[in-house]
Amino acid sequence: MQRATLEDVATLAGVSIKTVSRVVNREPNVSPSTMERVSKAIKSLNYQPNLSARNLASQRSHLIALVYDDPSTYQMASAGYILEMQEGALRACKNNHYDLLIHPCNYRSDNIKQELISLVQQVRPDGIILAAPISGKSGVVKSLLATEIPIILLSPGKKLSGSYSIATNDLEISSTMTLYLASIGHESIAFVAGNSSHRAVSNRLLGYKKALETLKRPFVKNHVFHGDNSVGSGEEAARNLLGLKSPPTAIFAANDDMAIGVMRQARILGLTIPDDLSIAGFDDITLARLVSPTLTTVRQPLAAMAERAAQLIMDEKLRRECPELQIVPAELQIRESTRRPN
Amino acid sequence: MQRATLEDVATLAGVSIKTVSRVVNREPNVSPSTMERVSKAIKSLNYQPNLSARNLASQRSHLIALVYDDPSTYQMASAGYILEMQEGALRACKNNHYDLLIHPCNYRSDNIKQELISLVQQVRPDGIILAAPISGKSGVVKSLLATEIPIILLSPGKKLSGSYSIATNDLEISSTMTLYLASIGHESIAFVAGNSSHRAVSNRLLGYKKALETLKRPFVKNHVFHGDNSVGSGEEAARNLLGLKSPPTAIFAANDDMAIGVMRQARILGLTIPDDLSIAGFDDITLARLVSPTLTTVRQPLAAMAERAAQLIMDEKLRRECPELQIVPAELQIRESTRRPN
DNA sequence: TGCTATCTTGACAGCGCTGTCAGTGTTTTA
DNA sequence: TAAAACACTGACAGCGCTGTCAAGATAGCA
Repeated sequence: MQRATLEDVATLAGVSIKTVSRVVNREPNVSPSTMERVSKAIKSLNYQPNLSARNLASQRSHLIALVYDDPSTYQMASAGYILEMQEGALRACKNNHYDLLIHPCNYRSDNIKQELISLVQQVRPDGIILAAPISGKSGVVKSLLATEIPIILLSPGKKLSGSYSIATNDLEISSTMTLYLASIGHESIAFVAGNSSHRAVSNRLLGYKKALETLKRPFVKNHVFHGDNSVGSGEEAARNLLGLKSPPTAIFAANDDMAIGVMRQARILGLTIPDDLSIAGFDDITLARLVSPTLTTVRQPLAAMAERAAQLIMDEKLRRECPELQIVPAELQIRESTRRPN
Repeated sequence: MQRATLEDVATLAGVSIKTVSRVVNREPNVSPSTMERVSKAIKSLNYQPNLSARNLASQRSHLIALVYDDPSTYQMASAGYILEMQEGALRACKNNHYDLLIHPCNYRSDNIKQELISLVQQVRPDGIILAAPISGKSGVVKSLLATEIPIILLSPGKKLSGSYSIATNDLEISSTMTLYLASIGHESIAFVAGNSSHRAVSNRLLGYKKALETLKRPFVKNHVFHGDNSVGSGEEAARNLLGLKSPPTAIFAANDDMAIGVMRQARILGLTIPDDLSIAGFDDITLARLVSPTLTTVRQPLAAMAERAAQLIMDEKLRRECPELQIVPAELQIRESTRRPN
């Protein structure tokens, strides 16, 4: 199965290879008649451009690299978000004849910088989508920016000029969730904070605080438990919070894993959910709708965010016209684990 | 940040570009002294070969394409297997300076063939790993074989000469699981079969049957329910099987999703698991160890299989020396959902 | 009618690398 | 000691494409 080249097509159509190239790339100024002749030749030879040659000549690869923290180094339970990002990025790719390269790398590794520079220099993707929490490593982002290809940060910690950031409104939506819990009658709402190395997570605590202000309720220090994002720390949080003299009637955790920990421990303590305790999480991991009762949580539109990121890479015009920080709003997912207190 | 080329390195080291190329590619017959001189120049310029140029000249891309059924077209719950394959393939890639391209495509789509041919012709991956169930579409595999790049099938339906297949011993391990259930005292073991379009899944039914033969037990037709691999069909299976006059004491489902469906429905029917009913699944999805009780199941070493597949693509010698069908054995994961019946 | 602006096309030089082959020097073999 | 074998190195073509530029054709305008 020998592949046709531009030259084959050109010969068949009786034009120069450059003209064929024009047709293939939809460049302007090709007469309708030659256009048609060339198109026919392309079809009949089943011509497909060779990406490497095109890349070499044009300095574009039609490849996007998606970089995220390697889930294989830890538990895979909450890794559904990776598939969601992949899905969104791929959706955009398919529409534009791009392909997606995935490149998990270990967040804790010292040579991420080196690894990604190699990726850029060798493969030459047209852009990189950097997911949290790696998007928060400003050293990495900075050296990537020096390569002068578009860098799109997903849920980054901080803005870095030159890069584009796509984030959710963590703070606002956390406030909204807290207000929701208050609105259905909870007077005492506790919060399980996450590992604050991940900025987005710490914004969630700020959202909780903001809601309390809005409600003109005092911030009760021991109604906030600081966990580490794990299920285990959720369980610890539950033991702690539910052991208070006046325990809360609702617990809002900064991620679903911790919320599930809370749920598990609450049950062990003999509480029925949501009758005795309402629980809300954040992330909408796959498990959230599989546990029983299903978990009220916040859904980050990760697929949409990644799709947008890919579009930004593929479309230079779009990049010029859009702000460096774009917010794709998250949504409350009200499920069974929250309800009006008894 | 201007990238160094072979020529820059050659100039600095005072040799020809070909010699630098030799050093970069570890070709033989370079004197130790020049080798060292060149290596120094490479380091000091931080030279990284340009993949596109290399690919164009050498007809290799250092890219592997992983093709699987697009999970976004259906429920994502059982999609952890995708991450596992990715992980295995990536593990092999990282050791060999390869990169991984992911290409989910819709199993039901009519133009998979066209889509994959385009992928091959444009991107020119050095090989394709085709996961089940697409690996079972012999039309697709055949046209891919015509492209003359290595095609590695993961858990394929049938062998197709020219391609390499990496499979698990579905039939044997299913038999083993059935025998295990019998060995702990279950006299009546039902089976929930899956969608038989996926050959591997239908082998599981055969394994169940084989075990019955080994046990010299009759095959009871209405002890087999035919589901469609979904949680919902597992629930249906449970309603059906547990409604029999003499219901089974153990149910073995051809995949975990259905097993979880069975579990859910059994609980609704008031049964305690594993006291009243033992349940076993197949696949060891992430959820299997998160449900309660944790699910006894069969673990396919998907990561290892994908890793092996990637190695086969990268190493021609390995390909020549190994058989076209390789079996990586699966393992029973005995957990809480099975135990001796009351 | 002559002259400029615009459209349409092709020649050609590279993008950065590898493969081939030929040219040196250096060793081994008979 | 001559011949053959081998080790090391570089010149050069070319992978298939795009970008640049210039030429020819056509249209627009005074």
